[in-house]
This record gives sequence, C-alpha cells and structure tokens, in this order.
Amino acid sequence: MTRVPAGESIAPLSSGELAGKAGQTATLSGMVMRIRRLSWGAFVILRRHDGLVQCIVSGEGSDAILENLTEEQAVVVTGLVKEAAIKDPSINPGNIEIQVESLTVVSSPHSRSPVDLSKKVLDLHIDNNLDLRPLSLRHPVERARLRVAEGFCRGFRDFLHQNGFTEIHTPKICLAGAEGGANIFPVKYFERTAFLAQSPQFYKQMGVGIFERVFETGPVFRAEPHQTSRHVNEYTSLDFEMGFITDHTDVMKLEVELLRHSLELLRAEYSPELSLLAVEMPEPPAEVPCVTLAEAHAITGAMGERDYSGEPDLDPEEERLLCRYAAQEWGCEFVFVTHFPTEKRPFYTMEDPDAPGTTRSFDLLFRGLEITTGGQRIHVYDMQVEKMIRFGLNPDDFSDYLQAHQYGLPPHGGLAIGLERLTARLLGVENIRYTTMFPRDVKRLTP
RNA sequence: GGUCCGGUAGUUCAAUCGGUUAGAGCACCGGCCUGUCACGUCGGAAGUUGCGAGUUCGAGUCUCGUCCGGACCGCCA
Repeated sequence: MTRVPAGESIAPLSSGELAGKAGQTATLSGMVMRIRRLSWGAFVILRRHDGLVQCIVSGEGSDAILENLTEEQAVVVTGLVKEAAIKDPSINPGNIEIQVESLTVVSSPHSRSPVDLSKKVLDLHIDNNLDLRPLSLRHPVERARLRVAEGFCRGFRDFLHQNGFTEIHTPKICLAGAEGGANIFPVKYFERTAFLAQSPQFYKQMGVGIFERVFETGPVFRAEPHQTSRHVNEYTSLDFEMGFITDHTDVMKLEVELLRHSLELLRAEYSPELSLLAVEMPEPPAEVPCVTLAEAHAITGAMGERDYSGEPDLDPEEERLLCRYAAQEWGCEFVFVTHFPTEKRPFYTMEDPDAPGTTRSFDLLFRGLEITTGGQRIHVYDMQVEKMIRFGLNPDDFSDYLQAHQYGLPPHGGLAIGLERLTARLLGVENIRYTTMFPRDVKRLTP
C-alpha cells in the first residue's frame, strides 16, 4: 500500500509568478512553439498553459540542446529568469526571458505539423482549421477565443452565485422535445426512442419551484439543417430562471447587470487574450435601450429598403440594421426587443395583458446578432393547460412538467444566452465555429 | 429545404480571350547570419489542378455528371 498525501499537487508557475522571479532560477514546462536559430544559438518560444515565454539557448552545450530540438516537443526547462525587452506583447510575461541552463525533452511529436503555428495569425482555411482542431487550437490566437468564452461562462456563474442562484444539471436525454419549432434529434434509448434536449426549459422551471433561482451552463441540441456562420447543431446555452418577478423586465434588468459583471471580469482577468485578439470591448452598459418589436420594425423600415411592419419576427437584416441604429443613436451596442407575438413564442410564454396578441418576451441583440431569448413564463396551472390546448398540444403529454404548476409556482421568468454567439460578436469573428472547440453542424461530426 | 459561390504544392493564394515547362508567399531541406520577436539572407525540393467523362490541334480555364466544402435565406441562440 502507498498513501497519496494531500496538499502536494503540482501547479505550474503562472506567467505572473514567473515575471516575479527575475534574477532567480526557475523550472518550467511547455511545448516548443518556435525555434529561431541564429549563429550563436537560438531563441526558443515555449507555449505554456497561460501564455508564451521566450527562452535563450546559447553558449556551452547549446549545440547539443538544439541538435534534436523540434517544434511541438514537450520540454522542461531550467534557467535564469532575466529581464528583457520583448517587442511582441504576446510573448510577454512581464518582460522576462529564460536563459536556459538545462532542457529536457519529455515527449516528441510523431509527425510534423501540417500548419505553421508560429505565425501571428493562423493562415488556414476554415475547413482545414476545423479538420485539424486538436492542432489548430494550439495557436495562441485560436485558443484565446476559447479562453474568452470561458470568461463569459465564469462571469455568468460568478454573478448568479452571488445573486442567490443554484447551479443545476438537467438531463440531456429526454422523452420529448421542449419547445416545438426547432427539430430534435432522436436517439435510440434501449427499447425506446428518446431525444436530445433542445433546451433545459422545463427543468429550469421545475427548479424555480425547488430553489427559486437556478441556472445551468450546458449543451443543447438543435436538429435544424441550417448552414450559416451563426448556427451550429450543438451549442452551449447559458440558462437561468428566477422566481418572484413582476414581469419580463426583471429578467432583462438582471441580464444587464450580468453583462456588466462579465465584461468587467473579462477586462480584469483576460487582458492578455483581449489584447492578443485586438478586441474592441464595449463599455459595460449602465442601461440598455429597449424597443418593442413594432418599434423595431418602424426603425428598420425607415433605414432599409423594405417595409417590415407586421412581420412576426426580426429577420437577420433587421437585426443588423437595428444594432447599427442603437450604436449610432443610443450609443449602445446592445439592444433589447420585446413583445413578440404569441404565435412566435413557445407555449409557456406569458402573454402581455396590456398588449393583447403579444408576449412578455424579449430578445437581446449584440453587434447585429440575436444572442439571448427570454421572457416571463406562465406559472398558473389552468392558464398553462388552456394555452397548451390553444396551441394544439395535449396537456397529458406534459404531465411531468405540469407538476411544477400544479403544486404551485411563483411568477417567474428567465433567459438563455448562446455562449458561442456572444463570444463571436465580442471578438468580431465572422463564424461562430471559431468560438466552438469542436463544432457540430450539418456537415461536420468530427473531430 | 431554396439561392449563389468555391475546390490548383504541406499551407494560403496567382495563372489575362482556351495556348510554351501551372507560378508566388509561408512552411520544409541545405548554407550564411552575435538579440531574434511574422528575424534576415542565398540556394533547393515540392503538383494526377477533388474525381470521371465530353468539346477542342490544345483544358486549371468551356460543357455535363459526381464528391467535398463555403456564404446567404427560411428557422433559431
């Protein structure tokens, strides 16, 4: 028998810690990203868990080190941490570099990389980029995008935790689809057919009866055969649901605070990634402009070629027009649109008694794209059953869901944010696949 | 599901009206270079032009088929 002690896990030196070690000897590990050979030796750029660091191999013994050194080897380096003027800010853990004293290769690649990871930008066609995802994501720019997505996820979690929400994990294998509209993926489930969850909607609402405020970050699945730069068939949904609201505007207020918190977290803790990606950060909004769908149509109609009045939804061109208008006229890159018609929103959406035919629902647009849908839900059992029937649904098929309403629910509402879309619009990348680690679309099921 | 567009070296792209041996950058290989940071410099190798048929004296280029992909729309986050 052996014993595994507590408190001895090894953590790599962070870039910040490394920067504080100038004048000392340090040991660090990393992958060789680039070897710049000169007559006297070489500069070796290591890619580490949180950034790049430049190592110098020179003097006695350098020939032996450099002889078999190749890109994408995993190495452990010991050397003197020296102050240095690094021109490239992405190789810049506090303007230090490592004068190598010893270098051990702990792993070597089997094959040479088909792409050049050491260039400033990865000059690679999207199809090759996605086919080579385990490799292409090693590029600092490519992986920084995923880090920003992580930042949004953290901001979402942190903020909701601080505001009394409980994180839940709901099933992704379900007996039926939640919302209608979007097609759902059937899966063979022993002797039955089940479906991949298109939304945690029902479970979130049940969660309101349990915890009052709940949230979840997880995958959702949409079987729609769309083929665009803003759709994938599996994406990460940042969902929350909260009880004791007056109407949908309480949900919107919380989202504005959530966005402020997330943007501030990114600014505070993800500045290397944001500067590497040259992100134009929106000012964390003190308030976000809000229009009804009818008002939105009036604005976009005046800007565009078409008359949108009476359309039950915003089309993509309108989303772009409205965001341009909001940025120019209201100085905000976010804009809410409310009061979508009853027939365009799911059966659980609360209707607005003050505006018949419309719902207490909203979308949030950011830089030309819909990134959030939310609203107040129906919490009264009889009202929900009546609306199901009106929508041509059989309440008996939803008896499990309706337990929540049957045994009492507070007035509540919530929303869902598309993580990849939000990240893509922040970064200004044209295709959300770049903000997805391993995207799933109509054509792509690998890697 | 609809409408457009594309496929040329490892990779990113050229190639004029259908006309000589399909070119260039990066990567790669070899040399040179005392601080690079998209290092520089000299040389070299690298191609079944997605696949198949057709038109033509001649096809990367035109036609048809086929495979693969991209963009937009519908729909959605």
